[in-house]
Amino acid sequence: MSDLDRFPKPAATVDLVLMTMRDARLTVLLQQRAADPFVGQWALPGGFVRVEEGLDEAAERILTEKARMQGAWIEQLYTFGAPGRDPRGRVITVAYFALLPRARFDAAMEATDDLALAALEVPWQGETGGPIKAVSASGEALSLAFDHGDILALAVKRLRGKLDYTEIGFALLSDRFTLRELQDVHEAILGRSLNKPAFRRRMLERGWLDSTGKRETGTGFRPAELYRLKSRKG
Amino acid sequence: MSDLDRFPKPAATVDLVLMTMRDARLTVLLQQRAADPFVGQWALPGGFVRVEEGLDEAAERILTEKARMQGAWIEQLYTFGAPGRDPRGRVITVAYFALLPRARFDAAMEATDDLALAALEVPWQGETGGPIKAVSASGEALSLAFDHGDILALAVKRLRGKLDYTEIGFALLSDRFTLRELQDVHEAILGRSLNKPAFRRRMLERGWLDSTGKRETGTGFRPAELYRLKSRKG
DNA sequence: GCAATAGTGTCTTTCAGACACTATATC
DNA sequence: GATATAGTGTCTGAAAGACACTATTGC
Repeated sequence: MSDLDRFPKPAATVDLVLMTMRDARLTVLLQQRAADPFVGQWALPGGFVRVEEGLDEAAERILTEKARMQGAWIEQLYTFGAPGRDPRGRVITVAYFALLPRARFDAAMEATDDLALAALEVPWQGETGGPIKAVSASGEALSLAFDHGDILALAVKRLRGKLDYTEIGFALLSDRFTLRELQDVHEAILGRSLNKPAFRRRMLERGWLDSTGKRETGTGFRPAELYRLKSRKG
Repeated sequence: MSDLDRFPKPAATVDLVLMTMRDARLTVLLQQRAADPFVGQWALPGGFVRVEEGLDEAAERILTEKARMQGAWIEQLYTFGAPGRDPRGRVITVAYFALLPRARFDAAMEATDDLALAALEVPWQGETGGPIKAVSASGEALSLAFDHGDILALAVKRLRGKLDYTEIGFALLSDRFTLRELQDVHEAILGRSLNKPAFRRRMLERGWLDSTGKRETGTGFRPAELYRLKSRKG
């Protein structure tokens, strides 16, 4: 181990971009900082990587410990390591997606109270370069700690890129979902409305979906058919 | 700094996937390991991240120090941090692309002699899940140290994804290039042949290219027109 | 003129967008 | 039947693939 300890080491953390869909909007979990630096500002849940655990493993642990949630779609996003990003010292953070259906999200929210949800104001399609606005339930823009605004901006940009050729979008929906809900996910992430017949055609022809034969309930109008992602377990 | 030092820290390194195009094949720079672990096997050039430097900065420095090259397209690829990936202890490595045109690559190769080039055997299009074969100039497959085979596989997969909607492919070509050379880059990365008229149409209509009015020389047949990427400096 | 590749014209096929239509649930 | 949304049929237009053709260079 001698070689590895010759230089002072940066600290390694994992931060989670914990997202779900609420009212057809992309929503992220934030935690208000109780201590310096950035007291009172809003931050992504995160924590140190332990020496004995892998990065994905650390993300899972932080999901459980800090947000009391489980079974999310965990996927690495990007690693942020600018020397000045944490005023306490050198910290390299590996940012992760943690995507969940709303139901599991809500259940965990009720059990804790130091967390808050923020709707993401997704800029109109055409590069998500600028920082993204996170808006609280009451409508004010939240001030983000560290470089977490950059992390959110990159998260949306990456989601946009992967949405159409991976199954990542389904991670924001429950096990059973309607095509309209799926379209809502795509529209919220892309920041524009999509053509209904074309969207349905594309999704159904892709072969990822199984129709369940069941339908929504309690709609007050014609209920939509519920679909399921093929590769998921029932 | 007290908080940051409560736990033992993993070491942080940067590894470079240093690529260029040679003879219409994607080629990567490897270094034969002189010491344990993995003596004699082939590894990506890499080094520790210093506490005062950013990650991109570390990648630039390693490019200069280990490979004696400059002016590459530097872009973060992915962070690998499985606990067992380095037998000496916990090492988290941030893998980077470092893409260069062949000319600058060759010049640096002549100045050093502990480095080797390996052609990448890109599997046929349709997910680059499996490990990629790196083949030496004499034709044998090289045995890769650490998880560097995984890193190479992910590099090709990521290149494939970004090739069509970013300018990353141009980083493998000189300042002036023909459409045939550009098509070679795309074919080498995608692992399949492309339709010539469609490829030309797409590239020219995209508006990224400027025609220089000049042509290749010394071809022995009709020389192709040389183009330049608009956003680059002359 | 020959060889070899650059570069193009055009037909076909595929697929996304538009839009109007039909279907079906609750009330 | 009224309402509101689910779901479809079909036309149009944009762009990719196929393929054959013409153009231009060195020899």
